[in-house]
Amino acid sequence: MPELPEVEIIKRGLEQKIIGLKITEIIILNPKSFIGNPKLLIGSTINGLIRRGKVLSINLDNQYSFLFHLKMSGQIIYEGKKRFAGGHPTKDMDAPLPNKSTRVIFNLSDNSKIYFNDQRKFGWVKVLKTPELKQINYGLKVLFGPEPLDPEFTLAEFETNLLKCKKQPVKVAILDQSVVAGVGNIYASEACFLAGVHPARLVKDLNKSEISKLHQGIVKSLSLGIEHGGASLTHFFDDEGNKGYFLDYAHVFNRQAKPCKICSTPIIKIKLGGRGTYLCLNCQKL
DNA sequence: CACTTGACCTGTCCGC
DNA sequence: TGCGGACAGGTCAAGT
Repeated sequence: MPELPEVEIIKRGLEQKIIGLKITEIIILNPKSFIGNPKLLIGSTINGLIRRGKVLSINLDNQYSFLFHLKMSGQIIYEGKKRFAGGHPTKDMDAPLPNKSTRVIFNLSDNSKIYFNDQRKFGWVKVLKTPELKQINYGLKVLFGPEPLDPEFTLAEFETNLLKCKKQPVKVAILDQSVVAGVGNIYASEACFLAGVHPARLVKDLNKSEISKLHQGIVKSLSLGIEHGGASLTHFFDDEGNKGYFLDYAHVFNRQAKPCKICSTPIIKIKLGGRGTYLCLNCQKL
């Protein structure tokens, strides 16, 4: 589910609420969802949040951090103390928390809580040392490429990274986190559409202009995602349990057989690298 | 090497 | 109504 925009929205929401609070208790309902020693977090104060790609790190004042990767179905929901008196905690979620997908609960010093929910159990929380985060690549194996919303994300760097995947379809290449960090399956289809590039085009066949349009398409689609509160297909809610509306503005993702918003040609769905991929055959030429 | 496929899990939807 | 299969936002290991 959560790609860069969704994680960024959660980060922005949470940092308004939890900085300065202490972790008082951690309840682990699914042991595989929590990697590391929870005791290293107890009694310490939250002093900052960092997002890198799709990973969210919550940093404490004792040189430890706990990191979240939401994978396909993870959620991070904050429940403030006021709402906690047995009421329905959120606007859009369909059940009070904890629910059957709740894997970890963090209790905070003002009696508020952070719920880590994850239907498919692919996601995780990891305890890591803050000064080492960069060196150990935020707990992931594939090295992170540039942050696409950073001003440092230049066309030159994007092109260099992209060209490492010469024989791959362009949509598969931009899903590679070492090419650019944070693009997932929704925004990969959207970025190709905005660039006017067929997602199955091989990287080696792209010209300079197309690479430049892809670079811009990635930045634009991710920015739009944040602007519209993220993409809620089934599982995404922000830190307060509200849905995002980016998919109402998406040009192609999840719109198979619907008319292209630009030219009315029906959107088609194909499979690339094992993943569903959406495109307009008129706006995106092979 | 570069690239592709299956595994990890739970749940839903669709065709028969 | 029930059953089997395909599929769902990601990453990683194993296979070709």
